[in-house]
Amino acid sequence: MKAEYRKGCRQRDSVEREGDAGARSIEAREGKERDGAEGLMERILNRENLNRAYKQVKRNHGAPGIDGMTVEAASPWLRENRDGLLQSIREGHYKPSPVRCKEIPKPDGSGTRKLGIPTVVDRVIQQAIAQQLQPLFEPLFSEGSYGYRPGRSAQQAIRKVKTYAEQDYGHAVEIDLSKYFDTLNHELLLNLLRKRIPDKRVIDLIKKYLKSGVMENGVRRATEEGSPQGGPLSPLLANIYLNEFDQEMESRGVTVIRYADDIVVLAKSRRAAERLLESSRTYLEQKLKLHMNTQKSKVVSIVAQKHFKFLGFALGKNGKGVYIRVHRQSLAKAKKKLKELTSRSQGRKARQVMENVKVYIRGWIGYFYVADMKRILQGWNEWLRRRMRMYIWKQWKKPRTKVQNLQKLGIPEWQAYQWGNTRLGYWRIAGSAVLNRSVTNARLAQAGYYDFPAQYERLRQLHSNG
DNA sequence: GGGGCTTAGAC
RNA sequence: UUUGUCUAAGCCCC
Repeated sequence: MKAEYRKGCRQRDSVEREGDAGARSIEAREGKERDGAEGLMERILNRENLNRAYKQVKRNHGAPGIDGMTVEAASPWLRENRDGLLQSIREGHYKPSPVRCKEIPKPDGSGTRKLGIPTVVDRVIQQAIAQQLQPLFEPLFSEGSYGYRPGRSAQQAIRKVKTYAEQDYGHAVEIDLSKYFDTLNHELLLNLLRKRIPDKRVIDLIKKYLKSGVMENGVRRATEEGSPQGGPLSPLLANIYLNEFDQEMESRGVTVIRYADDIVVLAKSRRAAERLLESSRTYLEQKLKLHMNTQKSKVVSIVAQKHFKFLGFALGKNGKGVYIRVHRQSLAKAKKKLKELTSRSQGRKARQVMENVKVYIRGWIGYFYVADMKRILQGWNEWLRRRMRMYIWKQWKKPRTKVQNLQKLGIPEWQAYQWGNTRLGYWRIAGSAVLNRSVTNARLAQAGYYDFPAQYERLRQLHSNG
C-alpha cells in the first residue's frame, strides 16, 4: 500500500534523499575538459529563441503548473522578471519548480496515465533548450527513428515497414516498454548529453529539470528516474536515450523502426525474430536499464490479420502484394465517434452536424490516407448519408411537418401524406426511396455534406507523386 | 518561404 | 478539467 502510494507521477520517486552523488565525479572530470566552448547557453537564453519558445507554449493553451500561473499571466510576469530569471539561470542557481502531478484517463479507457506538468515559465525555458538541442542531435539519430522528429511522420514509418515486409521481412518483434518516460536513467542520459554538449551549464540546467521533483498534496518529492511526461524537452530526451538502442542495433545489422517508445524490430524468419526479442531485451534492460513489458512484447507475423499493429495501422497481404490497412481498433473508434456526432444531439442544426462530421473526417483522413480503404470509405459514405437523412427526419418531428417538407422537396401529395404518417422505424425510413428522392445526395451536398471519399482520393494522388 | 487559428492522428 | 513533441488537413494573413 505504501509502496503503491509512492509510485511516482511520471517520474519515479526516490525513497531516500535526492541523491546524485554518483554523478559528481564524472561531472567534475568532464567539466574540466570542456570549459572552452561556451555559447550554447547564450543561444538558449537569446531573446529571439526565448520569444519563439514563449509563443510555442502560448499557442498550446496548456494548463498552469504548480504555481497556478496561466500562459496569459506569464507574459507580463516574464517582462517584469526576465533579467533576474536569466541571470539566475546563467549563474547556475536557478531552481525549477516541481511538476504538478495529474492523472488522466487513457484514450482507450484502459487505466490512467500520469502527467508531470511544469510551470509555464519552466515550460518556456525547457522549450528554449529543446529548440537549441534539437538541431544538434537530429543528425545523430537513426534512419529508422520517426517519433518526435521534425520532417518525419507516422505515415513514413508504416510505409517503411511495408517496404521491408515486401523485401522478405515477414516477421516483427513488437517491443513494449513499460513506463518508458518514467524509467529513463538520469546518469546514463546525462552522460549521453555530455558527449555532445560542451557547455556544462546547460547540462546542469537539464539535470536540475530531471531532478526537479513532483508536487503531491503540497509535499515535494524528489525524482531520481525518468523525465516528466509533459515537459517540452522530454520527447527529445526520450529520443536521445533510445537512440543508443537504434545505433546498437544498426551496428549489428538489425533493422529497427521506432516511433518514440513503440519499437518494431524486423526479421526474415520467426526464429530470427525470437532471437532478436531476446537480444533486444538484454540490451534494453541491462545497458539502458529500461523495463520491457514481457507480456506485451512479442513476435508476430507482419501480414497476418489482427496480429501486427503499429501506429494505428496494420499490414495485410493479398495476391497483389502487401498493403497498409487501418487497424480494426482505429476503425471501430472512428465509427463510434461518427455515430456520436450524428446522433440526436440537442437541437443542433443538420448543417452544424455535417460541419462537425466534416472537420472530424478531414483530420482523420489526413492521418490514415496512407491506408487502403476506398471501399471502407464508400461504405461509410452510404451509412453517413443515411444517418443524416435520419437526423433530418427526426427533426421534422410532427407528421404535419413531415408531409409539408416532403412535398416541398418534390414528393407527390398522396405519397408525402402516406410517409408523413408512417409508423416505420427511423432507420428504415432513412433508407427508403422516398427519403432518397426528397433529401437527395445533391441536396445534402448543398447543405454542407462533405465528400470525403473524394478528399481521400485527392490526398492519395497528391502524395503518391511529389 | 514565413506567420495566425481550428481540427485530426501517433506516441 | 488534460501536459508535451511531431505530423497532416482546412481556413486566414504576409
